[in-house]
Amino acid sequence: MARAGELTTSHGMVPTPAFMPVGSQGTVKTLSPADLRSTGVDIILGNAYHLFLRPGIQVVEGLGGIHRFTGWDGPILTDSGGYQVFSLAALRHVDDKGIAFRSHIDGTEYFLAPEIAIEVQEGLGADIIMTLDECHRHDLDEASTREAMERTHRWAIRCLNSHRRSDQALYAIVQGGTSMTLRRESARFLTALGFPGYAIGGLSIGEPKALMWTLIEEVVALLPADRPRYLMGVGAPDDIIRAVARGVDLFDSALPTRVARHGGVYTNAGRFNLRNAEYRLSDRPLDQSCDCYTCRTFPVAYLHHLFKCEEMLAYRLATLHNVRFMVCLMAQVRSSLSAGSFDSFKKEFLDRYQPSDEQVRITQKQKWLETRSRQNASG
RNA sequence: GGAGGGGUGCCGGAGUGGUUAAUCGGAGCAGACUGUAAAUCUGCCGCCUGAAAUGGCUGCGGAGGUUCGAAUCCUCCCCCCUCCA
Repeated sequence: MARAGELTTSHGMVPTPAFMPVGSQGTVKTLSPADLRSTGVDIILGNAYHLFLRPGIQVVEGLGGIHRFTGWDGPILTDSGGYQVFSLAALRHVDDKGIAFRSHIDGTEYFLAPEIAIEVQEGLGADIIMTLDECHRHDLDEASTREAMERTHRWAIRCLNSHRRSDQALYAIVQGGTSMTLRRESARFLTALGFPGYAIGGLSIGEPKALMWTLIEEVVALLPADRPRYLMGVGAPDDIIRAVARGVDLFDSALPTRVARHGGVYTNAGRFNLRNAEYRLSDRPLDQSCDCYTCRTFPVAYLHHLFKCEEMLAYRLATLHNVRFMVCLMAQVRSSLSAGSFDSFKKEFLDRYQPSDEQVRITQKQKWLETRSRQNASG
């Protein structure tokens, strides 16, 4: 099931499975393009909705396109704005023609149709662009889910028909909510249209995890083997490993960067929070096995201090680390795939990253004992 | 020496007879975040007990008093600030 591959784009090759950090507004928050380069990231994500509202497509296009504008000359994928239909639900109205939006910035009303989503994304000039889809809450009833899915399909055709730039790959997005029937139908329908790549959208938004995995398995089985499969919005390290095992090639998520800004850092031993008092005196690097600038340079106590002070450097250093962590994770995934040892890599990683309840209990007890002895020593 | 104002939990600061272990901030302690309206949001936060619920104790400068009931009313004392001498 799991597989390694390559994605060829106008701005370079991307080995897969790959993770894309999210940079909706033309920046992966807190990181410069040079910072991004230093993490080894191959491809990043931008967002048509955000850049359409601000600064406006004419601005980006006039300044030479998204690569020139943002200073990132590597591959970029832009999302169509379909996700904002879901996340900005209170501010929009959807019908067959498209989506009537109220800008979250100033309340101005805008209209986004499939053709406009393509026009916008062609103007931005990303390497991979997405069809406009309707992403909805996971617990929608079956009839409404079908309605949204069929609309997504009609919009996919319209996107395909209006897409002109041959240097951009247009990917379709499978929808169908939590219905196995609809997901299958969606995968079949879109596959028949012959897109260069396929995304699975509308998952990891609150539905049970077990269901998500089953849906992914079903959909992947129906997608063409020679096209990339992109699971949208999934980016927790353990989720990625599980999805790769089911044949997914491409991921994006705001999680690693957002979690970093909130003090959460990934390590091979799991995720921890730099703000926690237990790191106040720690002189160890954040992750012994990580070679990122943050880990090479600073003791954990300093990072803890920066977070407690809400210093901006905290957000950047943590983001730098988490992105590097994701990059390394994906590189390990790929090398284990080519070595034929992915299954054991997966098992080892998950055991380390997500210890069993028994192990968690022991760790917690140790922590408690350490805290107590520290308190006794200091007072 | 005279006149006025004030002392509330780690800090700031509400509250002027019951529904107050005490509004609200901050600090502190945890948690959540998955195609980024997010440097955001949520919970806990006197002490002891407990996983929790519960239970017990202490409590609004100090000491008395009034009252069924006091951070809130009265008396005395201590301390701080402003103005006048």
